[in-house]
Amino acid sequence: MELDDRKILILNAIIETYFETGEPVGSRTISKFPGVTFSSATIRNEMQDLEEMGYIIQPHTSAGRIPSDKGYRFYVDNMLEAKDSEITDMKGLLLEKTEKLEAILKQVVTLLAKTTQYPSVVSSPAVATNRVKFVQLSNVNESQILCVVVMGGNLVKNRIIDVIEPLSNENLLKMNMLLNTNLNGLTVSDINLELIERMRRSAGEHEGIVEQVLKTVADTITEDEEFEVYTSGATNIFKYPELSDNKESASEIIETLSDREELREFIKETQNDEELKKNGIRVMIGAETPLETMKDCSVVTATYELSDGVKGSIAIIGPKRMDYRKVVETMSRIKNGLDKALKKGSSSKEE
Amino acid sequence: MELDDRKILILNAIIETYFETGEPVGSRTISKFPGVTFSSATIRNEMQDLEEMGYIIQPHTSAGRIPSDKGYRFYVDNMLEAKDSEITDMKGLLLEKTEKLEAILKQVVTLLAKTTQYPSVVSSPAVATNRVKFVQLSNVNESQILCVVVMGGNLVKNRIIDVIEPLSNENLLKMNMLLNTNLNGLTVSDINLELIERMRRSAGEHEGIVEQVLKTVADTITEDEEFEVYTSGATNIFKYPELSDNKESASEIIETLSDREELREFIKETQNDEELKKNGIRVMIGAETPLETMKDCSVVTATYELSDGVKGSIAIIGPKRMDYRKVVETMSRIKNGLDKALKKGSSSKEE
DNA sequence: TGTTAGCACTCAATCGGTTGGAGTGCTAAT
DNA sequence: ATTAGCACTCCAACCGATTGAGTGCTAACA
Repeated sequence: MELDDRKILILNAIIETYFETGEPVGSRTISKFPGVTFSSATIRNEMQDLEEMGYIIQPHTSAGRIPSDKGYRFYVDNMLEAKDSEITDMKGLLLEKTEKLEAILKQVVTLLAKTTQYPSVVSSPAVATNRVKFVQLSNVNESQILCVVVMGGNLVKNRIIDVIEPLSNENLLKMNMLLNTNLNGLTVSDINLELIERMRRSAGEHEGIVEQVLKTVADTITEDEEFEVYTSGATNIFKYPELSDNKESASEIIETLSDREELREFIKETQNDEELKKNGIRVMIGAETPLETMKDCSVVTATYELSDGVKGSIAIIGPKRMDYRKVVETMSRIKNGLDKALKKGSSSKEE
Repeated sequence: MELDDRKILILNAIIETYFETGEPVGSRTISKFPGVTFSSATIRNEMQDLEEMGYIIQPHTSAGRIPSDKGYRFYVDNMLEAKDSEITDMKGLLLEKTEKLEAILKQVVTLLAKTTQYPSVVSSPAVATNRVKFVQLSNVNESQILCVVVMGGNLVKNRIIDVIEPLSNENLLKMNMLLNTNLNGLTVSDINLELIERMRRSAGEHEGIVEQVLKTVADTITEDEEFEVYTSGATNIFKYPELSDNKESASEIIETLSDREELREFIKETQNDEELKKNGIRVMIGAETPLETMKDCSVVTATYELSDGVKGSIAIIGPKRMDYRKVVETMSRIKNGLDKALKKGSSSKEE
């Protein structure tokens, strides 16, 4: 059987009504929907067909219908672009100044959560493909050396090295030269033991210290390779009874949203997706979600880009009956704002 | 009326039983308590007295009794030290290496939450009284200068300054000298406009740039003046029905626990407390808590110290029927570990 | 005089039965 | 093909009875 226009109209009515109420939708309710001219009995017949075809579900006999994952999927794929989106102005997104990446992302995730009223997640770019821009060692005092690394996107990493014997200023200068000449423009994955060994040899004397320092520099660059994640608005799930009535699952969702490790996994899994690559935005419904915890949720993800093709992720998590239109719009607006702000920010390297 | 030994025994029995069950405690239950030789009728009479005196509460007629805030307070003040605490070894707390403060604190807060099974909060020291240890400017490229500041406790701050015209290496060197000479050892609150103006004058030429850089350095030092807070284990509240059965309040608590601003307020308010200053640990019960959100919780706070008297806070939040003994023990152990680790870490300055 | 056994009383929680209403599926008429 | 009408189903809410934990009081006792 095929979905004719009337079935689509009814399916649409069911889904949109369910978005508002969160309750199963009955045939009488649909019959009052604008654009519906036929009676509730006809609707009931059609609903039986829709249920057979798997687009809607009846929680129990004599209850109304709710959309199935397949129904949501159809809605997102076919019905979403129908209405033309009135582009509301993205006020309050002021990413003007070249700020530190961290600050920007924190701002973005808060903004996203406030705007959509759903829990939001933003990740910094995966540093594995990010490039070293600048390295600097400095003597803090006789026993401590400060090591600072600036990466693409003005991501700054630092570490303090405890050394046994002090390093003279000339040697420090030499080391800095050496480091910048050898490491500049490399990605995290380019840095390996072989390279370090080569640098150590070309540094010559001061074996012990040089080795320790070099190792720490390499370590500093490769640390946090796994990118950072920021979240905001986790408690928004309490606005949706279907996610928070069950204490068990509510706790699990919040737990997941505050577990950086898990979120990283999650972002990694979503990042390599063809649909995402094509449109820049991807909607996942229920079981399509990579995390077991979120089987009753929908997730919308997008990626943003630094100038050098390094990608970070934005995601919002919500109930299946989320306002997909608004979310996708907000998301794409933020994605664009972010793309622009960051390209500008880190472009100084390329120019 | 005074609390005689028998009343204290009964009060203790009520409180400890309530800790386990979370349910009102009846006279028959108490009569089976080890050490109780008298009958339930006697206990009932005593309980009437205890209720009149305000130590226990009857939620409704024909229900058992639960401790009041006053009862908890009495318990914490008078009954806690009675038993000698078997000192369990604080395994897993490896603060050996001089790591970055941030990493240590994140580790500590996770450990605390895992050990106690209560939501935990740890704050970095208030930087307002923290001292500048080292300042360093470096040229990243023609248009960007990296500014790094190391504070006491090896807290590292950094910022990237966008400049219009490049700053020559000699001038950069001069600036670094100037900065370190003038700022070293100062606290955040020591840094004011007057000082900056004096430095600008002694720098001489390059008016525009110098001013911009100086301002940014000052800004970098004073940023995050409000200290940072880390949390872990917020979802532990779901283990205690009295805190999580009501969705409203559960949401509020978790909200508070992820709202850095609010937590900062909270920590500030708890930090200047005489009892805390005396013992290093303070227990707040119900309404004694500074935050409205936590009126049904108890909070245990402690402060740890850097070598220079700079203080940070540790706190755990839980139900009133929390295992005070265990919490206070764990807390004091972590506090000591932290004190030791951090004093060692930042002592290099004093030595 | 302090303690205790016994008893009547209270009240929240729970259980089973009833009811109401929303909603369906089917059938017969249009 | 559509629709009105009706019997049927099932959940949710309501209600009253019952249960049981727990109290307060009184009278008896050591």
